[in-house]
Amino acid sequence: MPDQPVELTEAEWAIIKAVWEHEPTTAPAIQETLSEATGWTYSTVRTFMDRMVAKGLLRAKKDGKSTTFTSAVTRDEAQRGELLYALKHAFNGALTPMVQCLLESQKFSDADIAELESLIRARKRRTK
Amino acid sequence: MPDQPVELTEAEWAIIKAVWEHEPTTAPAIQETLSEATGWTYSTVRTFMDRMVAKGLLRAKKDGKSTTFTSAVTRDEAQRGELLYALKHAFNGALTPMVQCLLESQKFSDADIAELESLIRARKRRTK
DNA sequence: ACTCATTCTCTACACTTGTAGATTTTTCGG
DNA sequence: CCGAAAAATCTACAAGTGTAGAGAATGAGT
Repeated sequence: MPDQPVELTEAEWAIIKAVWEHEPTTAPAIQETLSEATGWTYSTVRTFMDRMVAKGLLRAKKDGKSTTFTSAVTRDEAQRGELLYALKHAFNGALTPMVQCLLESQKFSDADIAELESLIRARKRRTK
Repeated sequence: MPDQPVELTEAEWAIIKAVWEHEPTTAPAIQETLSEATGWTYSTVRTFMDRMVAKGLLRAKKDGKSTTFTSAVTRDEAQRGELLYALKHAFNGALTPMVQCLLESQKFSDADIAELESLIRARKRRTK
């Protein structure tokens, strides 16, 4: 469980998100799911998926007719990996500036802020 | 100012951070700065810097003797870009889950939490 | 058993990223 | 003006990423 942090490319994010939502699933199904948004052919999708299996991001089980894929990393692990990457490179590991930058990014409604407050309160209760 | 979001690779982060800290500066100086941590040769550093100029991440001004480099994107823009990337790919644009994930990442001291609270309070005052 | 549709496998290629050596150009101190 | 030191240019290459076509294999229905 302490694998080294999960890092995904843009295309891998697209694939694995589709997998998480339909898992267990097949390459043709994922291709179908993504074709509208990406225009990727079966070959393209399948290449990505095979490479992701090699990297330990997905798992493949071949059962004669076709191959079934499942995720090998959870959404949480992947999200954390992405955040960790940003934290490390863009913010030198300092959390507060990171959150600060987030808060300054417009795109935040008052409701969002309220929600954040309660998250923090919850977190405080837990830690205490 | 509404450029498309800034995205940096790992090596580019290292370079631009060094540039921000010494700007205006030269390739040999950056090489020297980073050599301990990275082991990169002058050639390597210079290649990155030239590519970054081509991408509009740095600016170069050649004044006979040697070339002077300055950043073409601010630390803030770059940080925002990194965060935006994570937000978009890992969290489908939803801020609250992103912050939540952050809060759940251990690595947080009580002091950090307190600081976040005051950030939020400040933010509320400003918006109001 | 044969054929069609589906799925898979293999191979390929361009572009980006990380990395650097070899060689040339410049410049400065003597 | 000349030679050494510093800086720059050019070229290269392996690995990773995005993208896909051509052809082989397999299974299902007749």
